[in-house]
Amino acid sequence: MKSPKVRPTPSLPRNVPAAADSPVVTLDMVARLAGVSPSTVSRILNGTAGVGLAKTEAVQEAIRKLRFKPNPIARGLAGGRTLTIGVVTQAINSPFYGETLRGIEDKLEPAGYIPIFVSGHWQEAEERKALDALVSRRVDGIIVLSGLLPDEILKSYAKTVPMVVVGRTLEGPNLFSMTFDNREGGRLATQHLIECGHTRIAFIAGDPAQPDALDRQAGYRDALEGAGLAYDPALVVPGDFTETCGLMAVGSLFDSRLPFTAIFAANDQTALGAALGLYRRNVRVPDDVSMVGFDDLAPAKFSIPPLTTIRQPVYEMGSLAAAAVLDLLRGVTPTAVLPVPQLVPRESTRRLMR
Amino acid sequence: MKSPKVRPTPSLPRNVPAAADSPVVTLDMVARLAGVSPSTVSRILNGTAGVGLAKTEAVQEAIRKLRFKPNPIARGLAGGRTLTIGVVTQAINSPFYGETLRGIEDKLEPAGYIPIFVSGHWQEAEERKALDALVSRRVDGIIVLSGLLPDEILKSYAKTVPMVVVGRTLEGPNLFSMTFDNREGGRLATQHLIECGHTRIAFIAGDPAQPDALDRQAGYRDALEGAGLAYDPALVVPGDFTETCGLMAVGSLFDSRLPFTAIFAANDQTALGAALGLYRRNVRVPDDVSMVGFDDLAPAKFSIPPLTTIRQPVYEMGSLAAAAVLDLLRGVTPTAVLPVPQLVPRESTRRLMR
DNA sequence: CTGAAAGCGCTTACAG
DNA sequence: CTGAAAGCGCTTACAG
Repeated sequence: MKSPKVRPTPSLPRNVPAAADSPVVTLDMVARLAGVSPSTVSRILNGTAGVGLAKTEAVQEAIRKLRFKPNPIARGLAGGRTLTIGVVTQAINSPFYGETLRGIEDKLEPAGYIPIFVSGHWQEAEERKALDALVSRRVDGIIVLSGLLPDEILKSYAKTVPMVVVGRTLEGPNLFSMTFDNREGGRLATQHLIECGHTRIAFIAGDPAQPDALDRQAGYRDALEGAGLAYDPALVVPGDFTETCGLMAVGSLFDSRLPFTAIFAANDQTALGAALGLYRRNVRVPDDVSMVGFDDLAPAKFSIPPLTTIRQPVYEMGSLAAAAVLDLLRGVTPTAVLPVPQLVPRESTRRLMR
Repeated sequence: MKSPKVRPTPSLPRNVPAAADSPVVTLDMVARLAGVSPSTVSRILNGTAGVGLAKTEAVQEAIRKLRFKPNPIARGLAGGRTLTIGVVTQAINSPFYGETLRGIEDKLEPAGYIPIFVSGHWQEAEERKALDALVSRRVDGIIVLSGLLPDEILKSYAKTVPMVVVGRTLEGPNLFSMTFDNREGGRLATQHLIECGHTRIAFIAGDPAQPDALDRQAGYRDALEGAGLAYDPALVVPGDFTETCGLMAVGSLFDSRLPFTAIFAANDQTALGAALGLYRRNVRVPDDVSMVGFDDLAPAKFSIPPLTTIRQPVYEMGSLAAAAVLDLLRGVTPTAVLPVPQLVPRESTRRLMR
């Protein structure tokens, strides 16, 4: 590994007084106006220690008058808490993570915490940088959404800061993890197709670097074998979770001339790409081919036809993860568990006619 | 307005030592190891002042050995910079903002800045809270993506911190704004339909609370009038930028029994909803009805059929805005200007057959 | 070129 | 219940 180059921070002129208007109100000013010591103001702010009614009111009054907003930065430095939670996501622009981030945000806000999102872009080195950036900013806790970092590395970060990991199973002090049962989801999806009478079911795989993808494929296989159907490797085509791969996959499926009447795509995006591929070839969904996706993101509901899929609780993943870090910070052991996979039947699948 | 209740911060036990392992390395430790004063370390870190070669090397060495990561928090407190840029977005889970946030992230990262995203959820009060949260965290600059806050309020925040606003035109010191020409975009979309021979063009409007929506509608009207076609209010149906409104709009269009051969939807999401509505009624796109959207988000490219739309440079909005704050911080006047609207012809529109 | 010192805005033992 | 003091980890005039 390259040893990190220590470079001077980009130096901007220090004293272009950004805008010295609106003088910043400090706790000292509040103390002076209220006629008490800074310590007292701090205590009232934090609900620490007993409160003298009269002083409390004077302080509240002063705070209001001055529109004082405590500086979380300084608070963090002094008190050891920054009221900030770091979130390592893979791509902030992913439709998948969007909902999760929202869930995190919604849960953290009422608790007075603010999330800081950093992206790993599915690259180990970047994830590491992201984690370092968070640690150096002294976030109070970290949420890691999937990612490529080895378990051991994650564990070692957990020694420095409480951490919850979504998407893998990890044990450790100051560490909590939760996973979604992708394998069961894959099984459900395939099972549904089988129940519709399909026996030639193609699978368009996800990015093999992500365990989720492998799990879904394992579920596909489980269902097949559970129904006494052969797992035919020729019917599984590689992919990477994008629409484009779905589109291409359909091409290679047709080129192979293997018969199939249904497709299970590793995620919705892949399914939508595949649907376009079928449309281009005048193959109708669900009349000619049934299709099921995975995730149940917004577009699935409004695709043509609306896509049958497996619902993944993306929003809950966020809010539960956030609740879990909050637990960790409070010193209690989190118990959150993700909802089980569920099939959302819509119009892209139908009973096989013969 | 309700005067803000000053409530004690949620109090967590202060001394559950999060995890005191991995002792945090401080600048002092580096100084000691390198045998120089903290000031010197600081100077080397910041590229401030001249460098003694020998000491510089000793310090670099120590930094590496200790894996020292300067604490941006403390840096911020002491130096007046936090290397943090606040971003007020309306909904972090919106597919629209996702790309923009990515653009911001990508531009800020190499400059050593980190973005903090806060959501306003299209509510003035929340936007205000968001802005306050950022100010109290002493972000070095703020990027505001649209929103409902009055210009005056924005200007007054700009007195405290450099600000760039995307989506409206605002002048002021420490303030820069950039807009996308939604009106021209609306005109282009409609023009395209007109050139295809359509004369009965319905418009599904966006959320009237957002200026963008109104501008697009104005563009629609411009094109109509420019071509000598009457603007028929009966052909414009209200909406709110969601798929659902597109779906409903098609319903009311058909109920009205007014003839039309094309639809211009205020955004892609609306268009996709409308497309589903048509599909449900066995109306084919583009054979029976042509459709154009607005935004050119990912799903547009893979919808069935692929959607003709107006490309909005969402990623660039982010990166240009970020570049602009960086300029402001550097004391230079930003000059960024957004790309002009462009039509992306795909398969949802075609020449009117008669 | 480089130290010693003061200070950024808060919190928290430590004494009353 | 409440002050005075020290300190969080850095930066920046101020002197050499």
